[in-house]
Amino acid sequence: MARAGLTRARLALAAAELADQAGFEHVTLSAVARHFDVKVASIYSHVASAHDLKTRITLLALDELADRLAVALAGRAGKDALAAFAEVFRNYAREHPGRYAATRYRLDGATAAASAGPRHAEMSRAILRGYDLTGVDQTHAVRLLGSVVHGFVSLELEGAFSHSAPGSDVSWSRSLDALDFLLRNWPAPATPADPIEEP
Amino acid sequence: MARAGLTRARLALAAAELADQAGFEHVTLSAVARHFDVKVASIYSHVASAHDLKTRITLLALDELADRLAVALAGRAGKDALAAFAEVFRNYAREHPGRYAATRYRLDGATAAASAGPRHAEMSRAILRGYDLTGVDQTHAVRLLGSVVHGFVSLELEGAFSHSAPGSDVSWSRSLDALDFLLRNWPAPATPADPIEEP
DNA sequence: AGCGACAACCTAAAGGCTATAGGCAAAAAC
DNA sequence: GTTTTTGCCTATAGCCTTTAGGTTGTCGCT
Repeated sequence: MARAGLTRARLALAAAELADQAGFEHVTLSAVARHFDVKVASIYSHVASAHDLKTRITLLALDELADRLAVALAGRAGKDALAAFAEVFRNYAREHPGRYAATRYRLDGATAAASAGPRHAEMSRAILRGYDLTGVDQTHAVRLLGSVVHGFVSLELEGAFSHSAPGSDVSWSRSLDALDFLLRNWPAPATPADPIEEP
Repeated sequence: MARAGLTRARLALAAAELADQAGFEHVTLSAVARHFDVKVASIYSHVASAHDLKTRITLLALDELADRLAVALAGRAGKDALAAFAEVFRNYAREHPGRYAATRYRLDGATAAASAGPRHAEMSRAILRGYDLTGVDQTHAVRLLGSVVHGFVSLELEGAFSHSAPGSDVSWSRSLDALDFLLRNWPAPATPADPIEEP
């Protein structure tokens, strides 16, 4: 009987494709086994569990995204970089909704640390080099940036914006304009914390 | 044999509690049946399917959230209203992570229309009455507002902000400051679309 | 070429989840 | 007090995960 030639990597890739087509939550060892015309038990020689397989999709997705981000950010700064960064996220989510969803799959600490997650963080921060933000303000801005991009992309993917005019494309570009404006004019705290600073 | 006294509503509530404790993705007819010390098949007299039960959690959560929002927004305007709105989301997500996750469960059109979703939309828009935004800019702003709040809250819930200083509380309040500033100074489009307007 | 040994894939089986069909008895209706 | 309703049950079947243990390609070694 001919062998299917399974591999950790091939399994992860097939699972990622399945995720994109059927949704991340429908990724199943059984489905992957069917795809390779192999019995389910065989999968366990290459992957520890269903959770493991999903984790591999996540790592794959984070990696691909980081690669795209790196390419898009090369040689760009300021709003250009901001827009490129955001566009990569949005396009990735549209092209690969399942993988994008996988991106939200919970990793344990060690796995997360070894993932492309830190590269993402670095690149987010790199974008802000084009703006005049220092110290903790940079961190706040990174977090806000992440929130806007992730929030918009996932709401859009859920169809939250598709039941009213105008099309979400316009809102997207206006949101990026707004974000750029904000980063160029980062406001001081409105409620200046408790007046007592650490002595 | 005494009866358990199952009800659509009691089931939904128990399921919501289960979601908060175990995570929305672990809500299962079996688990709910165990909770009521009843056989799984019995559940089907009250609920059409697992999907149906999850949908009911979603509707419950949307309703609760809308109620809280209504209370919080009463008598507030401007940044006050903005902060109250956002705070309700964040607190709800922290108190009820499972229900908050349910909020992202996909509803079919009819169900969504009959849900508290439209109330949410109304209230988001109401917040912007305190700012000087008109026409489509209002829509863009509503979408951005939703993106920021949802994005921040879900990233925070995933622990995305818990691996670096400072605490996310600070970033949250700075993000709201930023959002308020943005709504008070809503920028014009940076790339003024194609100069040709529809004649 | 032949022989091991490893790796790749298999069968079998158990346990959990969803779902449907049909039965019995408690509660409600009269 | 009988009838009807309906709440919950048993039984069954299908799909998914996971583990244990068997078989057979395939490669390296001699």
